[in-house]
This record gives sequence, C-alpha cells and structure tokens, in this order.
Amino acid sequence: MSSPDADGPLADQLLSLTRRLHRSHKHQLEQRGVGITPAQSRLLRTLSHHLQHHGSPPRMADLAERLEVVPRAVTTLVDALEASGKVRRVPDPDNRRVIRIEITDEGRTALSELRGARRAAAEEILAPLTDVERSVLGELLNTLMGDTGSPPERRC
Amino acid sequence: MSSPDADGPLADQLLSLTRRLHRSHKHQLEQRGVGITPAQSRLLRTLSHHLQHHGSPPRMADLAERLEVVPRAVTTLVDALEASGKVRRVPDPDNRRVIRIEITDEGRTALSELRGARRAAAEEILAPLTDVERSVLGELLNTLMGDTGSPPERRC
DNA sequence: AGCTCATTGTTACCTATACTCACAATGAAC
DNA sequence: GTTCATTGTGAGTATAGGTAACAATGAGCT
Repeated sequence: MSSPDADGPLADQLLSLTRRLHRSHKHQLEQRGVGITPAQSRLLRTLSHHLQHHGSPPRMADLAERLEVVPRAVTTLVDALEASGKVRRVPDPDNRRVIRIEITDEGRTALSELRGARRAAAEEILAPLTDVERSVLGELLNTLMGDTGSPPERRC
Repeated sequence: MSSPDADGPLADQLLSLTRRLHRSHKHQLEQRGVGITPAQSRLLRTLSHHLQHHGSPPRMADLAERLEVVPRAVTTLVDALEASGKVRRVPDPDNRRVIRIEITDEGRTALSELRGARRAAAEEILAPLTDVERSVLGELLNTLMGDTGSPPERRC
C-alpha cells in the first residue's frame, strides 16, 4: 500500500479504456453487418464455450451465471438471437422447466465473423502495446478474473 | 505477432473486468447514499479536473469532448446533477451561446464521498494484485490511453 | 447594412443493457 | 398431496448513449 491513491485513477483509466473497447467492438459489428449487438456477441461466444466444455447446450440459468447477469437479461438476448436465427430454444426432455440454447449454423457463421470484429476492436485499442506488453496485460487480467464468480443477485 | 489469436480473449477479459468494476462502482455509490450514478460521478470528476487545469469552469462542449460522448448526452447528465444541486449552469457573459458548468458546495461534498466509493470499487476489483502489479497495470493503461482523443462523432 | 454559414446547447425520440417484481409451470420433499 | 424451491418469462423501470431537427447566437463576407 505504498500509494493507495493511485487506485482511483487506475480505475478511471480502466473504465475509460473499456468504454473505448466497447465502442470499437460495437462499431466493428455494425461495419461488418453481422447484425448483432455486443451483448449478443458475448452470449454467442459463451454458448460456444459451454458446448466445448460440457458437451451439452447450456440452460438459460447457465448463461446467466456465466454472463454475470440475472436470468431475465438472458431472455431478452436469446429472444433477439432467436429472432435472427442465430440460436434455437430447445426444451429439455429430462426437465420440462429448463430450456437448452443451441447454436444454429447461421449462429456459427456469425461466430466466425464476430471473431474478426472482436479481434479488430482489440487491435484498434491495443495498438500501442508490444507483444510482450500484451502478454503481461493478459497475465494481469488472468489474475484479476481468476476466482470470484459471484452473480449480482447474490451480492450481499 | 507471435500469437495474434490472444487479442480476442484479452479483449473479452478486459470487458468482463470492467463490467465488474462498473457494477462495483455503482454498488458503492448506492451503498453510500451519494445519490448519483456512475456517469454523473465521472462528469463531476471531469468538472473538477477541468477547473484545476484551466481555471475556468468548462462549457458543455468541453465536457462532451472530455467524456467522449456527444453533447446531447452531457445535457442529460447535467440536468440530473443540477436537479440534485451538485452543479450550476452559468451563462457565459462573453458568448451567449455557451453555458459554463460550475460545481456547487454540495457537489464538492459529493466529490469527496465519491472518491471513497471509487477507491473502494477499485480495491474490490484489484484486490488480487500486489502493489507492483498495480503499478505495472497503471503503466500499461497509461500507454493505452496516452494519445487518441477522438470523439465518437468524428469517428470515420 | 444584410446574407450566409458555423457553433452551441437543447427538445424529441430511439436503442441497448440490465434491473426488480410478480407469476406460471414444474419438480422435489415432507 | 401440500408445501417449497427451481426455472424461465411478462411487465415495468433506470441508465447510458445515439440521431435528427431546431433555435439562438456569433462570425465572415460583400
């Protein structure tokens, strides 16, 4: 704690930086005509990630936990993605309350376009950094994001 | 460019991190009953910063540029801050188009409470990092935020 | 003078994201 | 089988931002 006052400005810069990153990401998505918003993009990637690690498509609740939002927020996102044919709601045969979210072929196509958009946005923001600096930043972010996975509704 | 594919996940982590930071900041502001939103908090700090560096209170357009939003977005924020007595709209005697935004005593009080909230939010998020790591992160962020100050309306 | 054009802030409206609350359907436990 | 927990969603709200149109003002030019 040699300089505790530095954390405030540090937080400010972090927020400003990510504001730019988010804007750049949104901009890239619009430019490329992928037709999805940043939050939908994040959901699609989460979908793919879950499938790789669990084999089965996630439930709405799984997505909510992963995205760190309340389940209700996921509904809206899935609504939009389903309307544009990127995902499909599939009822779970074992438990009629749950809905599995499957990615469609169109969704997979979007995912790859999306990867480009995300990379371009990252490149635009991270341009001033060398490869070494990027990996250092990556390490720091890994440390920061490592453990705590507390959803907002369980805060307090 | 030893591993260009790393930028995508890096961007993801950056965005996730700031989602948490933003949420924590909001949470802190609510807890302490400061009665302002994160965006208003940012405007207040910008106000103070401008005053320190220019001596005179900023115009709406100055704030918009500094915050990297369109002028219209500033109007809403100043509306809210003025309604709660934190700032004051003062007409410029030299140019009747411009409005100077002055911070009130109540606004200054809010600023100090706000500093605590921001620090607490930063602390909550940055907890896993040592002092050295924080300064490294600070350096990286300085590099990233250094130059480009392009407002959104001038993008493209 | 007057006429044109740029600047400045704002009114009105729209979008994206995420929240809370209430609720219906379902499963689980006693 | 009545009670309780889980799961997803309808309805409504708040925050943050954007566009488009506009009125008021200043500046430049003839």
